Amino acid sequence: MMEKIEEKIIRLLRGAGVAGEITLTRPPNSEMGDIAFACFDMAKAEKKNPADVAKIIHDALRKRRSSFVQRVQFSGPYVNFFLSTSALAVLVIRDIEKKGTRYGASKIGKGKKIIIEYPSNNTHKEFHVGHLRNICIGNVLVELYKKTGHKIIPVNYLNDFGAHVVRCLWGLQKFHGRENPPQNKQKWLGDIYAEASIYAKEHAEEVKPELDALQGKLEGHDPSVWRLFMETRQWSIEGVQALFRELGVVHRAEFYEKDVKARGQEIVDALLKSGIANVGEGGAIIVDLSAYKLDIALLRKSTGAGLYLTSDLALAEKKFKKYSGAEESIHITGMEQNFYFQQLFQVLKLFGFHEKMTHIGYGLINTKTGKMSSRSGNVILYEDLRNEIRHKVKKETTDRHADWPKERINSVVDSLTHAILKFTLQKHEAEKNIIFDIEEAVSFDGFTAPYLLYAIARINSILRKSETRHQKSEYAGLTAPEEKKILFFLAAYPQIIQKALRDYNPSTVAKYCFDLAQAFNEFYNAHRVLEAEETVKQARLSLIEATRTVLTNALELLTISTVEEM
RNA sequence: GCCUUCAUCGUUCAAUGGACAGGACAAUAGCUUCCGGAGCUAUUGAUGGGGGUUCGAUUCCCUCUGAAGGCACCA
Repeated sequence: MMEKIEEKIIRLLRGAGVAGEITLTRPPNSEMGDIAFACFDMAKAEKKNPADVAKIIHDALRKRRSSFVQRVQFSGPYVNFFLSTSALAVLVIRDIEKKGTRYGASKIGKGKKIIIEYPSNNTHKEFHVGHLRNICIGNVLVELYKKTGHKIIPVNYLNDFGAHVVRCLWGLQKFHGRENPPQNKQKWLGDIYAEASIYAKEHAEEVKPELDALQGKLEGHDPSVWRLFMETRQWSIEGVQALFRELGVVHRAEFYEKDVKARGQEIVDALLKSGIANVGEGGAIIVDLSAYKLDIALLRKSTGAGLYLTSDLALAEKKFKKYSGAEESIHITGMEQNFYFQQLFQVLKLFGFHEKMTHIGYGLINTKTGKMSSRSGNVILYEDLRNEIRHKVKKETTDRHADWPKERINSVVDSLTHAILKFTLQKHEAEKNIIFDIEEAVSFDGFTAPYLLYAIARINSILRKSETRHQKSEYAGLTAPEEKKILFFLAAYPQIIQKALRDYNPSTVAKYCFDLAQAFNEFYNAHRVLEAEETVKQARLSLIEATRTVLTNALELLTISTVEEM
């Protein structure tokens, strides 16, 4: 909860003779109190029973008066404080009114430079909901780092030069050489990649030599494929750039595999020379990492061609050179690459590279029919999903607002569609697998984006109708438990930001948004704002305006924009 | 075979080692002369099995079972 609140309670506890570090918690429910102090540590230090310590502290506190604390109780090993709602409101609402959109921001990251790399998509492949999940996580981390005063550098690494490209080009030449590309070229390439992958898997013996030969030509910049490569590469990049704009992804720089691969091969040579790497089965270059329980890492194919690892070595070097002084580099990928990144980081260490590298692996997105893999072709493409959700949202919005002009409907529908897409993925922890249920995502009930935006629309509606600009800083009218509950959620916001950042966990913010919106809806249902007695009305207007400010702020962290009406 | 991650109401997700394990969906029963019912209230309902550490374990350790992912020329 908010520092100022803690300070006041801690001062009281110090006065009652509590020494050492004081950690405050919240009781499980509001009937037990608003803030709790657990006496376990103190009891241990003084070798007393925690319940006895609680009683002693409680008795000492009875002699002290505070307008902030209405009542103190002890319950077993806990000392519980009941706060005055209006005094709490003075602290919380004034702070929010003063700071506005900066409420919750901090400077804990001042002077710290962080590189974050996402979504590291591949050219020549489909853009599916896994990429959307990647972006959802990355976008939120970027906002969290900004909010805490870090210098955050979002970059993308496009894998435009690996075996997947070879497979796509091979499939294109073999099966689609005479076709005219359709409108959505990026999607077309993705389809061809999926098709070629399946074919290559089923006819491995026949196809493999052809693929190897093509990869050799590609890496050698052979004119027979180079033009086609550069052209198709551009289609992919432009297609994905459009999706990035749509999803609010802004990169400081792009790195391409084709630009780092050669340097990667040099590093492999250096590793070989220094004896860290050696020649393995069939002439491939490997590093034995079994001493670190990481098996064997493959640095170069026996054909001489590079692998991801080859390029990633050079990429790490390049990034830290370009952004000197960066203290961490974060990578976001599917968790099937967890092991790979452990290997990569270990090889880098052996190479003498000691920068802090963090890998965030997120779980798979399954549908009810099974895994979505870009190999099998059984994928939900981002654009298909977005269109399906948009269609349903549009129907609902049109039904509700038959009188709205077309542009207004489309604008609200776009906001809602993207809010639904993002929030559905953000409400889960990164490492959890998600079963993506389209029906559930599109539903407007429960722990969903429309629920949050609807709460804001309700607040907007009340504030619009309140006509007179309400006076601020009068909160004596706030006494109800529903109001106190909102105040505590508002007070918790700055710590939510820090918790989410510490755990690299966007779902903390998503959950918070829902809790706050739910607290508001409970209040809304139990109390009137506009018809309340004047001082109460003024106080409640301030309360809901502060709620809107914080909820909007929190949604901005999720890169979800709100709508005035819906 | 080895490694990693995970296992909580019917379903889906929460709980810095602390109070009675909390939401959402579904189900059932209610709430609209009311600031927007995409809402609110109530009821039913769960920590996979077995050990251990601890005053205290959903959380930490061991083990079994089950699931997902990975383990040399894929990314």
